Amino acid sequence: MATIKDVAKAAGCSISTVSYALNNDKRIPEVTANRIKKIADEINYLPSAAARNLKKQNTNTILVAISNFGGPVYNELLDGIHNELAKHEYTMVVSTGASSDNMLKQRTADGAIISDINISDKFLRQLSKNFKPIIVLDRSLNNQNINNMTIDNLKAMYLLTQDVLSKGYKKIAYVHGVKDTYDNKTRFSGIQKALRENNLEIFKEYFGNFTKDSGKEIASKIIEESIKPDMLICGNDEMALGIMEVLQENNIKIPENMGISGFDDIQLSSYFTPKLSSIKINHFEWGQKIAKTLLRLLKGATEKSTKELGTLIIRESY
Amino acid sequence: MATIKDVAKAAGCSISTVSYALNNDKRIPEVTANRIKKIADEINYLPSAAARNLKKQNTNTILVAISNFGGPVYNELLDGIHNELAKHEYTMVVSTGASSDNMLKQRTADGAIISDINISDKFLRQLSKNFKPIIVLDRSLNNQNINNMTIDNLKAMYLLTQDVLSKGYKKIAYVHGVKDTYDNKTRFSGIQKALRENNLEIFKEYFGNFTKDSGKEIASKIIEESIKPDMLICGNDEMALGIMEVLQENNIKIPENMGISGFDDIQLSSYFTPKLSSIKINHFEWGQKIAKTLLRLLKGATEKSTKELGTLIIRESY
DNA sequence: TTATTTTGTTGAAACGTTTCTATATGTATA
DNA sequence: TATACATATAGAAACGTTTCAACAAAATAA
Repeated sequence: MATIKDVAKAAGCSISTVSYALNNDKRIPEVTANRIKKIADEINYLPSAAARNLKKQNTNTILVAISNFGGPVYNELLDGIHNELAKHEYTMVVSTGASSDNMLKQRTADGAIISDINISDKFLRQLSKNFKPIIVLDRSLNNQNINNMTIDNLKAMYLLTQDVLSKGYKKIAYVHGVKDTYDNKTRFSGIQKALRENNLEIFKEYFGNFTKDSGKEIASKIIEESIKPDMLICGNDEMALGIMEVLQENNIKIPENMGISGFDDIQLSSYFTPKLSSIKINHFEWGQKIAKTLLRLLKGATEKSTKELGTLIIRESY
Repeated sequence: MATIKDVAKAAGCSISTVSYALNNDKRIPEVTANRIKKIADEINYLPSAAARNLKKQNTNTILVAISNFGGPVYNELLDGIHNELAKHEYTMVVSTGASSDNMLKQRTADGAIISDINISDKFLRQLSKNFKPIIVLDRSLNNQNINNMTIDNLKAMYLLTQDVLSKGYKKIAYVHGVKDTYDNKTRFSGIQKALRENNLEIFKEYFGNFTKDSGKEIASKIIEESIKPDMLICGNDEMALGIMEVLQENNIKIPENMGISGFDDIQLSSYFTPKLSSIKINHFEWGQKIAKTLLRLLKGATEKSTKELGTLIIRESY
């Protein structure tokens, strides 16, 4: 690998001159700068990020940590974040699992966006002492150095539940996702709030883990029950889809025999028969918003926590 | 940020001792090592990746460059790669677009897996002089320093076409994806080979770009045609799905009036009515295989190019 | 006892940049 | 002509690690 030293030698000048030239410093006249750039090209020189990062104490890179690549929810969000970051010449990098931990600890990025429930609050709090800025999307964390940008689950579910109630449903059950997650808890709260205002109680609770398979299992249980709910509000679309599939196989008609709703409005949901009613988040735009906020934080601004609003998409499933 | 220097000072020993202790070098007795580790923890020390990478001349990181996060094809592949890499303590990082270019040029990774048609052959050839190993998934590149691991599109499409022919279809059209890509070209070749062997010619060609929307546009054209094909072999599932949607809206029944097939077997395809026949690639396993190969390359092994076989999934669409 | 090996520790060089400061040369000003 | 100033270049320190080579002290061998 050619280094800046080799360029200097080939160009017959000092290292510092090369560095200035390559970084378009005005103190180097254009002719020499061009000559040096050409030589650098010829000997195939590319600056080492490691050396540069060490000296400059930054990386010009943003890390996005997600819980897995399998989810349909992330795609648009990532594209949105990347789209915005690219405009500002930042490099975006995505990781999961242990890779995220490594990247974070090693400070291989200038900032991070976290949407991975497997990363503990404790780890983040600890990390935030050395590493800033951090934006979390998947929890509400009360910490000076960490910004929260979440989805307003409570409000969305509140609105959905009100709509459900207005259609005459009475025996409303909630299908939980992973129990202690921010998303699950706040979604449930929204339902309860609406119920309470109408002097109703939750009819039943089922416990899944946000996956389609857990939805299928729950549906198998429901089939056995003698007294069934008339409406299933699900923690997300994937579970709802799994439930619908099994229910329909067992001749429970949706929405005639039982209503059902999801959350996220993933692409699949509009293809299913019946089309699933859900809460839509424009993840691309949200991603852009998140990136913009991060960029401002990087410049030293202070930003408030935000809650992204979803819109109710009423289709055919209740 | 605490540095190794601070740890040394706090522990009352030299920098090198700290370094050895933290890296579990056997020359430091366990008691002192533990004492030093504890102190490092207390003052919140985390080693700087930049400094370490610079000195060690590696990063313990693998980059996967993909063309966008929106595609349903990548998810499993990425999970597969990550799963395998994590077992070997490597960090995996995913990027798109300009971010990939940056990462590659800066050598922020020890190796790269490329599946992004927007990265030119020329760029890769140039890069490969300085950067190794590189595995490309989305093209066939004849270069000493670059490994090819592709899907055997030709064979898969050949088999599919033969099956189509055996069902009696005669007027077979191909729906192209992005024209000059490896995937599109080799998929088309497979069809042509089968056709030729049966003394047939392609009935018609349509030109899309692998997206659902391009499929929709093509379908709109087909509707207008007085002489229609009886079978549409599509370059991928997404286009096939788009076509089916529009065709059905216009009362063209599938498979009764026209047969159709896809490629990739994305999740959606088994939910659509009628269920789409396609070629399935087990992307998770393929990802693991790719990672394993990369790991071997990293150790200096030489590896042959491979072609991953797909399996024909025959459902309801032809 | 002396010689030799082992064990634990250290100093310093090196990795490849950026950037501060110094210096040489040339040009404008008095 | 001397002085000041601008312009172009160079030298060297610094970033935070790893690791080689050196060495003292302790343990073992002769």
